[in-house]
Amino acid sequence: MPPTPQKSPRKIKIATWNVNSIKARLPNVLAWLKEAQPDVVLMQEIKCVDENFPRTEIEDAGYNVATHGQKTYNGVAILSKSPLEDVQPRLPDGDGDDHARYMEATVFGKVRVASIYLPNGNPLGTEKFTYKLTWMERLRNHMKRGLMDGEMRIYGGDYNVIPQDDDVYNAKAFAGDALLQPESRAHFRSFLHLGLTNAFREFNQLPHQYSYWDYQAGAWQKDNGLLIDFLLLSPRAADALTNAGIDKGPRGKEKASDHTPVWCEMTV
DNA sequence: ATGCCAGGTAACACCTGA
Repeated sequence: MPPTPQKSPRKIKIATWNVNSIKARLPNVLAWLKEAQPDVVLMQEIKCVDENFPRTEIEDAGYNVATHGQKTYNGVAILSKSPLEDVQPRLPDGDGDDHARYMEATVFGKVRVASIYLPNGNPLGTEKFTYKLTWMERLRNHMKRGLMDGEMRIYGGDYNVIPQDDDVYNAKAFAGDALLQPESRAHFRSFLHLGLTNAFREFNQLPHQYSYWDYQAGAWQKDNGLLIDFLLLSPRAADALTNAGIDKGPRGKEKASDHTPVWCEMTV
């Protein structure tokens, strides 16, 4: 099928969603694609190697697909109704890092998007936490280099950081958690200090807005959540931003992921 | 707040997640 000529300007919807296994989530993902009609999806925790990604099913839903998979853990993907150009997995300066946590590509011929699955970092006092902080430093360096060209860029994903105490149902209960340590928060703020805009917060400043709810202890029913999934936009992308939000629908479904999609709309 | 839930791997128990 020949590529569809792109009308310009046009409004596109870009979402990030940690699906917690694409194999387990495929029916929910297909239903949400049909219902929400995102143009681009930045997906995390696909938990499968590239050969096992349900590529045909996603393509039949109208998307081009790029995957950077890994067995059992991690794994990221990018879905787009446009062709995917210049697909680049992994952060540079890996130094033996074999986790599949990052991939970027150009969509709609002009927007550079990244799908990010930032390390969790628990428990404190282990190499897992230092790995998280090192990974965040590498991400910041990569963002800084990328932002020099002034193009539209979107860094979306599961950042595994609770930026403010009001972004969690009970900050005290998470005092010893890697997600809200001062070091994790400082690194997250350092992303914003590069000039990136948190798309959701441009349209919603209310406290206790969440993108994740634990499977346990009735967290969803009690709205005991965390805000840890973000779309961070370069200045040019932020200028094009028209709306953003959190779609809580998928979290309430049967066989839900513990994360729900965060989305934004922009004119490109 | 851990592992009460969920997913994966591989085996009918253990690891990881946030």
